[in-house]
Amino acid sequence: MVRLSKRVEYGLIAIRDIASRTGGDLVTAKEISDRYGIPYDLLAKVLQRLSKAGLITSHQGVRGGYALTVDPRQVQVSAIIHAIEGTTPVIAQCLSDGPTSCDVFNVCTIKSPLTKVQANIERAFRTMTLAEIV
Amino acid sequence: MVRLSKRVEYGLIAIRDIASRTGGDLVTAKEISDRYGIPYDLLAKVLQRLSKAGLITSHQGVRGGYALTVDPRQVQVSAIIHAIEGTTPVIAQCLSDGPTSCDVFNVCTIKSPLTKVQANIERAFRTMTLAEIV
DNA sequence: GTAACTCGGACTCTATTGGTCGTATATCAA
DNA sequence: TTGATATACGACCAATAGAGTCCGAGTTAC
Ligand code: SF4
Ligand code: SF4
Repeated sequence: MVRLSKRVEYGLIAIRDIASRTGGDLVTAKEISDRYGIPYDLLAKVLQRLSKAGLITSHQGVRGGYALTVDPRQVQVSAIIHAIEGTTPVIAQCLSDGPTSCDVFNVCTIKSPLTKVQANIERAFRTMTLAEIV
Repeated sequence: MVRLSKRVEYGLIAIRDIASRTGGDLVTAKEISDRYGIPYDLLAKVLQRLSKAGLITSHQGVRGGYALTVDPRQVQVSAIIHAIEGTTPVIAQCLSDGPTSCDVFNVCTIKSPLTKVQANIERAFRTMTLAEIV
């Protein structure tokens, strides 16, 4: 409950690793997988998502790999999470999927307080940048 | 991901309802279940947890039900959640289950940043009291 | 051409969650 | 005393989401 997915954790570890490399040399998925003991296939897909979102670039083929494209000080953690999960972490279903997603919606008395908590959490992820976790 | 359980939502709705009653009359689980369209059995168990934690008192038998025992301004939302789930919402497994719970622990580079986010979230739940959601 | 990469979907397995059921127990009022 | 109305509690089932695997591609350097 209220737990980050492993995908996100792996993604954060990975992008942090990529960001920490000085110079423009590429890092392969296997390399990261080995260094941290993260399942290769899982990590690979996470990296693909990050690349698709434009946070890192991918280079296929021999001597390929990944590299950071953005300024670590500019990219916020919430953007990384969104790139990986396709959505922002939401505390209650109705906050992301709309009124029809919960059949208690119209009598629900806790929506607005929860919205405040939600805003709080979002801010926490938005104000923290990649540079801060390197 | 990072979602509150239905149990917690139902519990918050229920305790808010109980708290909103003026006078000391009891509220039955069925009553709340009907008013909000919450599954009876599920709600019942949540109320039992709240009662076991001392946040509300239970009275069995005919004309029984539940009543609030604490000052709404004193009880924080985090206490309610803890009563229901038996634990505090934690963003990463290692933060609750210790180093051995994650086999990436010793090479994990994101523990300390996540701890900050965690503190943030905890504060959000701790600073919000029952009185604020009534 | 081939080795070393990324790409992307389909797939399985497992844990968590949401919800149900059955039964026991307490209380009150007729 | 009996029966209706409550909570108490554990076992159970069903649905969903999560973690992890597999495989058959495309790409590029050498
Ligand atoms: S409506 Fe209330 S109960 Fe339903 S998801 Fe939104 S917050 Fe939770
Ligand atoms: S060690 Fe790192 S990866 Fe493992 S649970 Fe804690 S934060 Fe997540």
